[in-house]
Amino acid sequence: MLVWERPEPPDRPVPAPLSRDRIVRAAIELADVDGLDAVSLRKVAAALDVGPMRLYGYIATKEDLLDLMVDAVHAEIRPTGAGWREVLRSLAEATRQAAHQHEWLADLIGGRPQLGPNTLATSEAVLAAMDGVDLATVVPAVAAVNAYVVGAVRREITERRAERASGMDKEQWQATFGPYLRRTFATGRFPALSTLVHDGPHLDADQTFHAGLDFLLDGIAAHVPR
Amino acid sequence: MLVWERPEPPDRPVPAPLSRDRIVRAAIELADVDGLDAVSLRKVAAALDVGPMRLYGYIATKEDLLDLMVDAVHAEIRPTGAGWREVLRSLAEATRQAAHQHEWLADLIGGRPQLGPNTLATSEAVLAAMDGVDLATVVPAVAAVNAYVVGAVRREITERRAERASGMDKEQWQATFGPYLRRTFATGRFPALSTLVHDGPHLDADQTFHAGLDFLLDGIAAHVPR
DNA sequence: TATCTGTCGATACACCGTATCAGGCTGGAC
DNA sequence: GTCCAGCCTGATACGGTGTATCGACAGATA
Repeated sequence: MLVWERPEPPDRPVPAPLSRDRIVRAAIELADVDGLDAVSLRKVAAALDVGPMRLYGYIATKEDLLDLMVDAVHAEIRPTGAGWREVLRSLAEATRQAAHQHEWLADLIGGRPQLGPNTLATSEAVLAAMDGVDLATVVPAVAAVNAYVVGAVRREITERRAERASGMDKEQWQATFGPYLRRTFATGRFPALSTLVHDGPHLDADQTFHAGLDFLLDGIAAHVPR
Repeated sequence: MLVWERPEPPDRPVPAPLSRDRIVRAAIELADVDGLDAVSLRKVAAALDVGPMRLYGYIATKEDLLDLMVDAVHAEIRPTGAGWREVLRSLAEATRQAAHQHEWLADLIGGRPQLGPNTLATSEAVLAAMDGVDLATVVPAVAAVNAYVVGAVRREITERRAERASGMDKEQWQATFGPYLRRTFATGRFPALSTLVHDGPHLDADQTFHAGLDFLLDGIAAHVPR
C-alpha cells in the first residue's frame, strides 16, 4: 500500500535531481498526450532519462504512481463561492474541468481509495466551506455530488472519445456500427429507443451535465434546513 | 486388429462446442472469482480447454470481451414497478445489485460506449416504462440516475475492497496507514475532516446509496410536471 | 590503501495481447 | 480410391508489461 509521504530524498551528488514529483509530472504528461495506456514505468523512466528500476526508489508499485497522478490533479480541484449550493456546484465544475484537461482521470476517478494530501485538502476545503449545514446532511450530500460527478465525467469522456474516434475514422465507424444499429433498430425490439433517437431532445454535454447536477442540488436543497 | 471390440465411445470427451457465450461466461466466472486482472485471454482459453488463439474466432480483441461481459450482466438489469420514480429507483437498485454480484463491473461501468443488445434492452425497458413523462425531462433524468449509479457503485465497491484488504491484513494496513493518517491529522491542516471523522455520522453503504438516490429523485420530481 | 557496506540499475522472469503461418484435417473432384 | 485444395487450428514468436534479483560499483571506514 502506498505511503503518501515522500521518502527522504536521496542526497546524491545530484547529476539530475530525480524526485517523486518529477516522476508523477512525467507520467501525467505522458497520459495527457498519449492516454493512460501509454503510461508504463519504462516509458516514464525513459522520459526522465533513467533506468526503469530507478523509479522504485520513489514508488513502490505502478498503482502507487496512478494514485499519485490522481492526487496531483486534485491540487487544482478546489471549491469556490459561498453557500453550500455554490460550493457543491463549483466542486462538481472543477472536477469536470480537471477531467477535460486530463482525460485519463475519467479512467481512474472513483476507482481507488483516495487518501493523498491534495485529495484530503479538497475534501477539507469543501467541508470547511459548508459550515452552517448540519453534518448529517453534509456527508451524504457531498457523497452524492461526488458520485454523480464521477459517473457524469466518465460518460462524458467516454462519449468524447467515441466521437473523436468516429471523427477521425468516420467511414470505418459507420461501416462497423451503422449496419449493426440499423439492423438492431429494424428488429422493432426497441421502439422507445427508436423514437427517442429520432424525436428526442439532443442535449450537448454541457446541458446534460448541468441538468443532472441541478436535479441533484435541488433534491439536496429540499433536505437542507434553512 | 480387434475389429469386434467396441470403438471408442463416441461421446467421450466431446466438449460443448465453443461459442461466444461460453467464452463470455468463462470470463465472467474468472472475474467473479479472481478479479478483473485475472481475466486474460490465455486463462479464459485454458478454462475452456482451448488454445488462446482459438478465441479470436469469436472475439476481435480483449476489449470486445470486456464489452461483452458488461453487456451480459445487463441481461439481469431490468426496471420494475410503475411510475417514473419507481422505475428509476429500481434501475439504480438493479445496477447496484449486479455490481455486488460482479464486483469487476465497478471497474468497467461507464467506461465504454455500451451498444450491446442487453444494454439496449435495459434502456428500452426504462424508456418504455416511463411513458407519460415528456422526453425533455426523461432524457436528462435517466442520464443523471445512470451517472449517479456509476459513481456510487464505484465508490461502494472501492470501499468494500479496501475493507476486505484491511480485514485480511489488518495489522499491516494499520501499520501502513494508521501512522500516516494520525500524523496527517496531527498537522492540524484538516480540522473539518478531523471533526467529521470523530463526530460525524457514520452511514453504512446502504444508507449512503439510498440517501443520494433520494436526493436525486426528489430533485427530478421537482421538474416532472404532474 | 584495503576492506566493508550499501545502493543502483542491467538483466532476467513470467506474463500479457495478438500476428504469423506451418501443418493437419476435411470435403470435394475425378 | 485417390488426390488435392482450402480452411481451420493452435504452436510459435514478437514486442511489450511490471517487478525480483543480484552483481558491480561507489563511498565510507579503518
